[in-house]
Amino acid sequence: METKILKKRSATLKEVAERAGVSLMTVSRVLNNRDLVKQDTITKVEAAVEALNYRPNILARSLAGGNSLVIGIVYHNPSSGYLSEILVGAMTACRELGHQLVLEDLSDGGGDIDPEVVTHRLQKMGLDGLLLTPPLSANSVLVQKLHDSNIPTILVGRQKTQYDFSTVSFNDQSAAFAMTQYLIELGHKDIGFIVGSIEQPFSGRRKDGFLQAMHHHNIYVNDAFIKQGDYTFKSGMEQGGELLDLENPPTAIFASNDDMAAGVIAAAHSRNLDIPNSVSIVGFDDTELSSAIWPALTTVRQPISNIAKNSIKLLHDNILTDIPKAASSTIIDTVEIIRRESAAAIK
Amino acid sequence: METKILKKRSATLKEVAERAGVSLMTVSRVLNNRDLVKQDTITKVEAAVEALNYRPNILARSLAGGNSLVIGIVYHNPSSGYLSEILVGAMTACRELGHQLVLEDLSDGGGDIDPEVVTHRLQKMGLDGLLLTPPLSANSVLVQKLHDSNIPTILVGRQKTQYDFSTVSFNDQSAAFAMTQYLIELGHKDIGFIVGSIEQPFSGRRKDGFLQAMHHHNIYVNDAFIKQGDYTFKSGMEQGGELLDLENPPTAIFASNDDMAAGVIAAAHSRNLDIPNSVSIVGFDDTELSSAIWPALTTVRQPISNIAKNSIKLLHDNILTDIPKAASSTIIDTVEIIRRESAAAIK
DNA sequence: TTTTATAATGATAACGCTATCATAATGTTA
DNA sequence: TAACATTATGATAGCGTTATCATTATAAAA
Repeated sequence: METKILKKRSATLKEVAERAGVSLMTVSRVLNNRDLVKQDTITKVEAAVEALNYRPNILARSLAGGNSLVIGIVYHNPSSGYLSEILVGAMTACRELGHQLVLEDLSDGGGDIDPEVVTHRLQKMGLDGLLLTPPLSANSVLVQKLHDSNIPTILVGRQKTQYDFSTVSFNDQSAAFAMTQYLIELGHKDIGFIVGSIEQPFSGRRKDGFLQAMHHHNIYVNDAFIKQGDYTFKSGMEQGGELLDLENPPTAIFASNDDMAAGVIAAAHSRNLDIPNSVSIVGFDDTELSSAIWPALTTVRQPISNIAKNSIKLLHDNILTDIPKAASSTIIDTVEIIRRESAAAIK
Repeated sequence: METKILKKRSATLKEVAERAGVSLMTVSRVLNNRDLVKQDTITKVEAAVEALNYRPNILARSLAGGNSLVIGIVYHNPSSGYLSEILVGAMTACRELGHQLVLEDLSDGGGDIDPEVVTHRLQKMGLDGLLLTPPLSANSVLVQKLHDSNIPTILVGRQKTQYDFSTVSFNDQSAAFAMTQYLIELGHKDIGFIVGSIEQPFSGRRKDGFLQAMHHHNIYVNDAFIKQGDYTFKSGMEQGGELLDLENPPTAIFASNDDMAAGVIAAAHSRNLDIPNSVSIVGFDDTELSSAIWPALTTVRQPISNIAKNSIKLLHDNILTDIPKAASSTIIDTVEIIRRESAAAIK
């Protein structure tokens, strides 16, 4: 069977205008600043828009408006959960604002990135702005080079601004606080905590949130209950194992990410411990792993897609608004604890 | 510190033309159909392009060209690995071809989607084409409604065309064949296989690939070694456990996806079996899980991002080329076996 | 040579929208 | 009711490209 599909030309402003019996600009106004138009006219125009199933042509709009940005999203070995959410959020925001997205994948086979080379490459791409995601946003040499090269950038996942770059990040601290509080409310006092890699700024924030919650509830924090991991399953299994092997082990273990929590679960399994009745185990990030394993992991979810949206909007404002702006630090703190089966009230 | 960042206007064709001392159209030709231009001129123009660091304005190009499509990507509870790769692939292709991407997330809290409602919604969006990803592409009611509504669509992950819709899929069969062959080359003959949910068309393809490889090497396939799973960790753990508990268990187990393979690994662990020395376990998909667990999973990787690229290109050709086209079925068969630690040669 | 075909370049009008300034309709004040 | 302010609408010129047709340089044929 042979078919000839053809792009069906969609209605234009002009056609809508003719049908509504007004000028093209009036239709444009109805679509953009409707407060400049009389109610009667709005109604007529909307009827025409509806009748023709008119959709504005974003290309033409952005071109004519002259304020369309080309924004690069730069990433390096992100987890797919992180990447997909960033992309979804960024694409959504870009579509609304009429910007274009360019992906710049710096992932490699384990080698380090060269800030000099990367910056040069980005510069040649003629981008109007950049979203630098972790761990790149924590690479101060790269950040400095980007600053020197004059590309407006948002540092995603950092809280401290650098040069005139704004940051957008998650409130890891309050999320860790909330999760710890949740465990405390379940009756746990002896809570183990596995810290993530210290290079990541958010590792410290998560730990701080944990400590603050404990102090807030006047619970003594046993130093032996705090272990250093590196965000891998293996480190979770090892450090979790050590916690579980203590003479008086904690009744709950809070790992700084899901991979490590899964490792702790594996360690508990191999010791024939019942989860969550003998020990509660919770993670952080709500990755897919958390619902893939058994028992499914109680964890806390970051609104990554929102962070991306906010970053795009910030870039938009910074570049397109002529009001001078100070470098800002936006902290998104929608904390969502996902209660699954790996944590329960103490007996 | 207050800073005023401003979008720096980038060079236009006109400026390049002036600098090169030629007309604007000549520059455009150099950028597009360079075979119409004299070599001398090309050189001059390229120098100017380089000097001004000129980047074509995609918006203007697409608008003037009049062949920019708005393509919707429709998905329903995809794994993040799948989604991120689809997005990366689709975005890359769209950028090259000057198309726009619109995301349509049909994911929900477990409820079923209503083909009627979905189709209506998509129709109102004024999309020029659609990428329908699994499991939606296997929903024949939805496919039929989309066909009725006249939106050009590519069915991703299916091999049989339906109506005049083309498909783009992965060659699961040859991938499963290759993986089975790999196990056979390692000396395994008693190989267990865990099938995935039968609703998914690719489940059968993977099983077929396994069987074909066994037959190809004249190895008897023990019916008791073939188990039915449902792509979950839990089913892998259960079915894998049953295989391992057989009087003469298989020396290798091939699960139809990584989640199930991870389940098999858990089952082996709980029986104190050494992986891979007592039993080799392999998966399918190369999800993040496969490198998160221990031992890291030997698995096979789908070029999802490529599939997305191809789908976009196909849509492009189908809609924009006026050569009548038959509905086609593209099967991408780049098979990549990722060798990690969960499979070894038999002793 | 002169003619004719061909290769190379240029001029101009779209593409569908917004910005900007001009004009018409309405309301307000003296 | 004249004079002015205000609100509502329209006309026109871009935005940065490509399409299309016209023109000029160059090569081939007569």
